[in-house]
Amino acid sequence: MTVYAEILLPLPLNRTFYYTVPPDLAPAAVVGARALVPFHRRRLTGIIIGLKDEEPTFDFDLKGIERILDEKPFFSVSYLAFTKAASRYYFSAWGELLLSALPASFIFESRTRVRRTERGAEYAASDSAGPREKDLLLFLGEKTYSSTYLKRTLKISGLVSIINRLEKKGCLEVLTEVGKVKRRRTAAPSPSSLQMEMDYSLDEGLLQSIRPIVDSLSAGGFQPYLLRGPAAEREGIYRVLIQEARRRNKNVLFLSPEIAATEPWREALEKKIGLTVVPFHSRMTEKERELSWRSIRRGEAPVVFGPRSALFAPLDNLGLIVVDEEADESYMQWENPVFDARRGAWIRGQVERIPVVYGAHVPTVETLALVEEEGRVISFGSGGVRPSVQVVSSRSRKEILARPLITAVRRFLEQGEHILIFVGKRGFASYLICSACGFVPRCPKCRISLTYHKGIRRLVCHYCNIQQPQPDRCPSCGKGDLRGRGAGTEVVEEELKRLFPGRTVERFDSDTAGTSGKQKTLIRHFERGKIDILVGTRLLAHQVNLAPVTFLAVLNPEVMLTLPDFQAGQRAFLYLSRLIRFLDGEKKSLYMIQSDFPELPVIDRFAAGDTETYLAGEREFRELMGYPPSGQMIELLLSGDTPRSVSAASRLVLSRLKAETEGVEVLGPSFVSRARIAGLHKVQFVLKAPDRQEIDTVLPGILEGISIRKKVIVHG
DNA sequence: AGCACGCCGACT
DNA sequence: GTCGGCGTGCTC
Repeated sequence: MTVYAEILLPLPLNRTFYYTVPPDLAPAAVVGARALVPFHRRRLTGIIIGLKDEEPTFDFDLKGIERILDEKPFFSVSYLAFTKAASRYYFSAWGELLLSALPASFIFESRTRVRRTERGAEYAASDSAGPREKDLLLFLGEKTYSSTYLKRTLKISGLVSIINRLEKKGCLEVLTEVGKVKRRRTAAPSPSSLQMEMDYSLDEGLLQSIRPIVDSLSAGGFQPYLLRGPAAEREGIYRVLIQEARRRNKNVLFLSPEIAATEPWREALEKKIGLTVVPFHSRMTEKERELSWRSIRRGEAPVVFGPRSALFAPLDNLGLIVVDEEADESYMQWENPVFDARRGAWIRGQVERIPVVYGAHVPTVETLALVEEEGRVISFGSGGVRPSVQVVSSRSRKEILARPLITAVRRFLEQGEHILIFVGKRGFASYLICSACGFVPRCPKCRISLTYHKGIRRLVCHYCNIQQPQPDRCPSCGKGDLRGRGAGTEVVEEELKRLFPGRTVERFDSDTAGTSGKQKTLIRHFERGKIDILVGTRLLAHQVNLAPVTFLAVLNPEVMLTLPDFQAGQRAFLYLSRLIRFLDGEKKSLYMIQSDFPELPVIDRFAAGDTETYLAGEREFRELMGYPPSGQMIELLLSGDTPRSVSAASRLVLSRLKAETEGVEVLGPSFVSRARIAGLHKVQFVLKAPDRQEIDTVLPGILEGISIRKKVIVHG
């Protein structure tokens, strides 16, 4: 009896393929196993997701599986279900998502390799060879290269047809061989060793408040929780929860934003509760990744620890997922496959029917709303010792640094203290601001700040593409003119050097701290007191291992609000909150904010330590505009290397959107100005709908057959 | 995603 | 006349 296998392949296609299972492979062919299959003119690693006795009805003969790569299922049924649900949620191809989570060494593919023959060498020396043929043949020399490598490196147009022609003439040999896929390594980790204070003493009250989570561990079933409170208490709770899960013989997946921060945690957990904690992140070497995968697959990992990529750790028998520092933006993966590990953890928890615990001192409104609706929010801690926060106005002043700020800097320097100054450097977007009243032009429809396009001298909305000519006078007060604003680190550095001659002022930004070596040096110098004032950007804000200071200042954080993004306000508030940890809680510390708009809710409420009012305001804004969590918002990006291909695809998408988008508001297309990769043309649509259902019914059809590069960013 | 097939402009 | 550009379509 012949058996037929349904196989998922690593292709951007929302479909599967069928193969026959040769009798000798039948025992090994199980759901979840990897299979090497012939596909068109190549060979690919796929995953068996179904087996049938009946032949699927096709009017062509099926090909047979060539090899089964695993004796036991490589993926469990629940892992398959989870990745399928995640791919549906993020509109990505299941096969592509599933196989991209896998270490490259587990994937086999055939590759075409090109080699020059003797005749090819002679031909290259002769006059009859064309210039491009010569280039290719000379480049090849005696070595063999893959055709994709040649395409990337040589940049000869029509390379494929040249190869074909030379092959026919007998000048080249084209070979195919099956081998492991080599994947490009991601950037080196930014190393830092966070010395985390682990306070394991949980008081009775705290134990009582997490009782529901412990009950959920026993009862099973999906149940989301949000722990709102200081890090020290959260850590204690996690430790208890991990132990409770282990007592029930369940495994734990623990997500934490920074790779650098995970290592000390891992060590502490291993030491203090005697558990094997397996690290899992994308910056491990291929070998390490492979080892982690194998040990997790063998069930040797009771706790897996890592950043967003650890969401896809192949753990079985899961009992609990923890997402710490829930508000951290690094949970979002912006490149394909686009996903948000926070939401991914939610989906995995639903599939596995287990509790998911989010933790944050200041949560995102998205998670807060979701958990309030379907789970439980547990708040604790008084908010900890808060430094005194002082806001100084810099409105309508020409000086880069406000007087009271300079005075404070001087005072702390005289006390022998070392100072951190954070610059909300612009450079994400160009924007205009009124020099007199501080008015920032916003889109009347989307309420996000308009982006200034210098070339056309127009203000453009990044979401809906509404355009306005650059006004001569401020439309709000009629007096001032609109100009760009926002001093960068360099300007601030210069100013400080001028004001405080004899003091050491250093800059920590992508220029001076571009490599981890440079970062380490700067940090070491600061720690050793060799730097009096360190001026940094968000790059510094993300460093976790600075010894606490007694004074820090943030310059004009309102520039963050000019980002053309509905999350700009939240991001600014979270940024300000994050910096608190640089301050010494033991001593009398000062946190100073210089702003043109001290009255802005984000700044004003932060200074007052009034997170609740800020969160309420943020939710009100989201609700008013239909942004998440009050509505669904999806960004659809199309990119290609010619303007023509992009505009053709964009027209097609637009006509489809117009034809069948009941209940979905469509904004755009607008051009993506900050196309990071040079020479790439990008267009963006924004889709808004009250809930996912509308979008789910419409979007797959719209994306069908769009052959250029596309990216779907699902918010909320 | 690859990779081949197939149809129109500038050149050995 | 061919070469070689890239649109279009298919892969079990």
